[in-house]
Amino acid sequence: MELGKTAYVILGMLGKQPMSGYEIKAKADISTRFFWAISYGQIYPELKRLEQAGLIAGEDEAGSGRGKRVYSITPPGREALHAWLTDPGELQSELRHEGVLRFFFADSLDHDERLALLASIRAKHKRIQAELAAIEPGASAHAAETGDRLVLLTLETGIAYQQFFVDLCDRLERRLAEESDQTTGED
Amino acid sequence: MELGKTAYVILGMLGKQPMSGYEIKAKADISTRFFWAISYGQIYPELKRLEQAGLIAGEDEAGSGRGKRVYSITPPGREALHAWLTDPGELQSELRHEGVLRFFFADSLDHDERLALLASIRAKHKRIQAELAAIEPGASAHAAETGDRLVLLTLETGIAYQQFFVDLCDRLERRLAEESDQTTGED
DNA sequence: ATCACCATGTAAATCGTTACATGATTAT
DNA sequence: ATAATCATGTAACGATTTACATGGTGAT
Repeated sequence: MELGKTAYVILGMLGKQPMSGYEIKAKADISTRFFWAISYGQIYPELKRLEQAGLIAGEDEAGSGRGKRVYSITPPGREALHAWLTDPGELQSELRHEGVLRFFFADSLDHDERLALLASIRAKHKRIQAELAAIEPGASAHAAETGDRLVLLTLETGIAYQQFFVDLCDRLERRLAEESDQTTGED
Repeated sequence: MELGKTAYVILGMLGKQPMSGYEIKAKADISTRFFWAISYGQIYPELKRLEQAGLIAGEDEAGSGRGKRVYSITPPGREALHAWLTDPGELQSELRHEGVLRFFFADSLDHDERLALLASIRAKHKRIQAELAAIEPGASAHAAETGDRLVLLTLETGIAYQQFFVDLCDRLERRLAEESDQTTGED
């Protein structure tokens, strides 16, 4: 039985603690979202499939609200999770970045338009970085409580990743300025 | 008429010079692929759609091989390309990175397994970086010929991007080593 | 001859997002 | 009361990949 990466996001989340589908989404939105996003449209059907496969077990929580269903990882689920985490095969990775794509095709733009594009890219990554920074205190506290430091390290990775693009825009802007110096007076 | 990003990759490529679908794929594979991949399954149907919309014009090249069809961008196509390049709306960007995802869930792994994961991530990005470095001489020559420097800058961006992950793995490895020092002798 | 590469194209499958429907609980 | 949040779920749509089918041309 082949599992998609999204199944492992769910399995990984349940490996940390039992949760409902709604809680998985909430946790993912402040952590894995920045390097592997998931949506409700995937979560609920996948939870059913994983339960049928015996990798997780769901239990209806009585009383509180509308029938909330909390899932826990089973021993076979933990095995599957471990197998994935240590799988020596090729790691999937994919970037779809409209900003860099536009820059690649920006030859036909004038100087100001190019600068505006870089400013727009930088603004976007700064905004996401601020979002991540806002999460950090909570993640820090969580790390101290549970001893799970990787969550915090991963968050710092996310912040550094955004910073890469901010720095990139600065660098590219400087490069464009140099080129424009060289051609000043020519056209 | 709404165009997907993939349509703009094609339009952007044809904005640089007239090409066949096959050539678009070949060019994309050594340039945009690393931040926006496209496949034949998208290219050929999209070329037809763009031609019907009047944004590109195809011409059958007689003689050479099986009916090769070379497309050129039209003035309305150039307008659409410019409109996209300067669109002030939100820039799409998305990362799906299995390596970082696994690291986030690596709490259940032992020390050696975690190191192996980091080594695997580093190896992957070094490999892609080497691929990109191999392309650089050609891109340099192209920049000198056509005066289009952005293609080269974008390639350098790709190389720096891979380096980010290499550095990241180094940093994370050091962090793990520090933690393991602290706990030595405890368990 | 046979392999690599040029070249076009489609069908099926997979993956993922978005929008919608529904309804309870809790805080203001 | 009413807004926000908790909570589950599905249908439709869109995007993308993969595998397949086809056949020419040029080099070894």
